[in-house]
Amino acid sequence: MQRALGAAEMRCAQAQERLTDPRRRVLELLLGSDGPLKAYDLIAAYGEAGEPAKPPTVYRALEFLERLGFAHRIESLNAYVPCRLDADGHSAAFLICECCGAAEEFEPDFTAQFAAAAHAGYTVRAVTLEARGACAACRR
Amino acid sequence: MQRALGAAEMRCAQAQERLTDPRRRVLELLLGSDGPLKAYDLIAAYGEAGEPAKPPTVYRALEFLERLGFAHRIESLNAYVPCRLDADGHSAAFLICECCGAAEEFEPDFTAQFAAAAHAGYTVRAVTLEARGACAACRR
DNA sequence: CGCTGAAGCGTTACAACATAACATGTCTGT
DNA sequence: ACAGACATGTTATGTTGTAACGCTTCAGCG
Repeated sequence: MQRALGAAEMRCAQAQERLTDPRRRVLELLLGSDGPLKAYDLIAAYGEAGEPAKPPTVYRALEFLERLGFAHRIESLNAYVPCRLDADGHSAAFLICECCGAAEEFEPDFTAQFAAAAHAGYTVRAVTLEARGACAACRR
Repeated sequence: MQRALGAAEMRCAQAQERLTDPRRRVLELLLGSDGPLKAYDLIAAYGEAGEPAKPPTVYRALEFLERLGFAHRIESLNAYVPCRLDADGHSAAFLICECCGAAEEFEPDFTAQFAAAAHAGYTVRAVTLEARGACAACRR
C-alpha cells in the first residue's frame, strides 16, 4: 500500500498534478479496503478520529483519482475501488460476485467491441464492463 | 411501437407473466422516447393528463421490464432504454454518445471476457458494457 | 519579493435517485 | 365464494451526488 501510494505520487508528478491531502487520504482508504467502498463509506471513514468528511471533499477526490486512473467507479454498485492494474488506459472491467460482494478487476479485451463501435460510426473514448456472477469461493 | 408492445404481450404470456397497466405504460414511454429516460422523467410523464406517478410505481415497472428483458438500465447514466435487440439473453452493451446523449444498443461479443472470467474462477450470470465516445453525427 | 491567476478546498444547502413498509386491491385455481 | 399469491397505492425516508460561494494555496513572473 505504501508502494501504491508512492507510485501514485510519481505518476502525479509526471502528469503535473498534485496528490493533495484529501486525494491521498481517499486513495489510502480505497487501498486499505478489501472490497468496493461506497462514497458515503469513504465520507464516514475519512477523519482519523472518526469525524466524517463533507461529501464534496470525497467526491472531488474520487473525480481526481478516476481522472488519473488511480481508482474506478463500479457503476452497478455505486462504489469505488483502487485500480489494481498497471495499464494506463481509461478502460475498466470487473468480475463482481453477487454473493460476497468481491469485485476483481481484470484486463479486458475489447477488440470485438471496438469493431462493433467502428461499424456503427462511433469513436470510443472509454469502456467499462461489469460482469456479475459468482466467484470461485462462493460457487462451492 | 404497437408491434413492440404486442411482442412484449406475447412474451409475457409465454413466460406466465402479466403486462399490467403500469408496466405497459412505462414500456410505452420508453419505446416512445428517442433516447434514454431517467426514472424521474418516467415518473413525471407517467400520467396521461400530466399527473406524475409515485416513484415505486415506476421503479417496480422498471424492475419487471428488466427482468423480462424488455428494457435495460444504463448504469453510467442512471437511465433506461427499451431493448432493441431480438436476442433473449441477459447481457447488454451500449455505445453512448457523450455529446448528444444517444445510446445505441449493440450485440456484444463477450468471448474474451468469459474466458478471463473462467480463468479467475468466476461463473458469469450477466454482463453489461457501456462504451462512451462520440457518435458519427457528433464527430463531424 | 510581492502580485496574479489558476487550482484546490471548506461549507452550506439542496437536487436527484431509490427503497422500506404496510395497507389495499385483483387475479387464479379450487 | 374462498384462499393464496401477486400486484398496486401510499407515505415516508434513505442514499447518492452537486451547485454555488468564498477562502486558501501554489506556481509563474515582473
